[in-house]
Amino acid sequence: MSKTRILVADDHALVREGIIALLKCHDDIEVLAEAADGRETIEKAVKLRPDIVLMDIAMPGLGGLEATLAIKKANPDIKILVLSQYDDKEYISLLLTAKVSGYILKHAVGTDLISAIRAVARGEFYLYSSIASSLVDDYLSNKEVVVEDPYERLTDREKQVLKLIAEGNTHKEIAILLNISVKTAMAHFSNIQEKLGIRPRASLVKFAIRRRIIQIDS
Amino acid sequence: MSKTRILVADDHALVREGIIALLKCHDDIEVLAEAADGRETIEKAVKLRPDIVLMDIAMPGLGGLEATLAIKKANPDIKILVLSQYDDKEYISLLLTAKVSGYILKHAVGTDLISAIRAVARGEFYLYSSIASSLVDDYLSNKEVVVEDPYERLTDREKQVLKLIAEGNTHKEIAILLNISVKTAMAHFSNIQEKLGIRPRASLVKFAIRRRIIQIDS
DNA sequence: GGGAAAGTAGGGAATTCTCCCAATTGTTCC
DNA sequence: GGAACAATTGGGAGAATTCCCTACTTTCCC
Repeated sequence: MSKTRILVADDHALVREGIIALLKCHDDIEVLAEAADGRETIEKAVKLRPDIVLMDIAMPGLGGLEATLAIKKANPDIKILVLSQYDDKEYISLLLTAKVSGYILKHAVGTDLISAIRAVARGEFYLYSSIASSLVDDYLSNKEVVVEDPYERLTDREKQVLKLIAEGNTHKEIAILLNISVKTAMAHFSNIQEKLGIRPRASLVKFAIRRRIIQIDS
Repeated sequence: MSKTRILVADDHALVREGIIALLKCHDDIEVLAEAADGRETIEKAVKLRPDIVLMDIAMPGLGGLEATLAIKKANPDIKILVLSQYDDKEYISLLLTAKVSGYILKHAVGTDLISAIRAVARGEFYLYSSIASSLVDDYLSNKEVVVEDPYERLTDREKQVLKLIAEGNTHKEIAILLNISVKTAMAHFSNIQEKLGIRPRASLVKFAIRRRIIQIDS
């Protein structure tokens, strides 16, 4: 039986090394290489063709989602096992459409990670139990699981306005920055709220940060 | 030579296990126990009296900062080595005043962590290099390193209101939640803006997230 | 050419936010 | 006890926002 060849992607060196140390205890798993950001992950995945990429979603610059899409486009056979800090349902639904082979949380224990890797290696789909039950709950309660990304329904102009809103600008400031009337800025904002289904302005900031539309340290 | 006895605190089991796996490779270090949140960390620290607590700052519920203060109060001899995801200068200044013995980032590599642990065990103070140079830059450029925390100037009630604001509640919603009038909620909010010097509501959300008053995945 | 979508602009009303102020309570300090 | 202060609680006025609308222009696609 051949070993499962893995590429470990996480921007935190300490976490990356720790996970690799955990994986090394298992004979059926071989860590091919590691990567610290999205770009490096894509390069190494395309070059080394691992069986599985263990992908941290929250990476600076080119994120895990973008890297997943790029790798899947270049080589659909490479399986992606998402390693995330968050169990945000919307976010998960979004990722599942990107044809990832599994989703596991950093809250999981080491044996869960090993199980996930083995399941994905066998060609199965792995979903960490707490997430799975949460999605099932949604399904049962008749709230259709949302798979389309509301953010992508925004026009370019609306995305631009959302960014400025999230950065703390008022409608008047946005109007000046974009050289449009205040009313127009308001109209865009109204459409944004409508399309995203997020009502108070403050909540939009959280959305923007979660989706990395703006940085918190700005 | 006796081993350095360590308590590892991190809410992410995978990260915790990974770090423990890394530490196990070193004979002079012994992992006494692990903890997944602030409360558990305090309990085990007081009970087991480790030489060093390797403390993740971002933990749900009772955070790492609160746990640090509690442990230092109960037993000042226990050394705290902060393990953080962030290199936010304001945040670091704040932590340094809490008498921690070291500050290292998750971006650091394993050998850095070992160096840090050994330095702290010897009674030295460890500051991860990129942070140290950043603080020195601030010092040299005459911008006095801020040690007072504007957030701490807020009253308990104001902190409560700030959290609700950041979570996306309107003044009316806050009034209902706290069982006060809308006017009072507004007054608190005014004082918060005044004390923190942050004007638009949206910017306060960013502040709250940066200071981990709220989590982005809530 | 016709239709759909995006960007632009505005009116008007209701709500919310921001900024000024005051009353009450409790604490601390002469 | 009384002065001084902080904390909490509110009011009023004006600015900014959100939420209803409608309308025009451009662009792109069939």
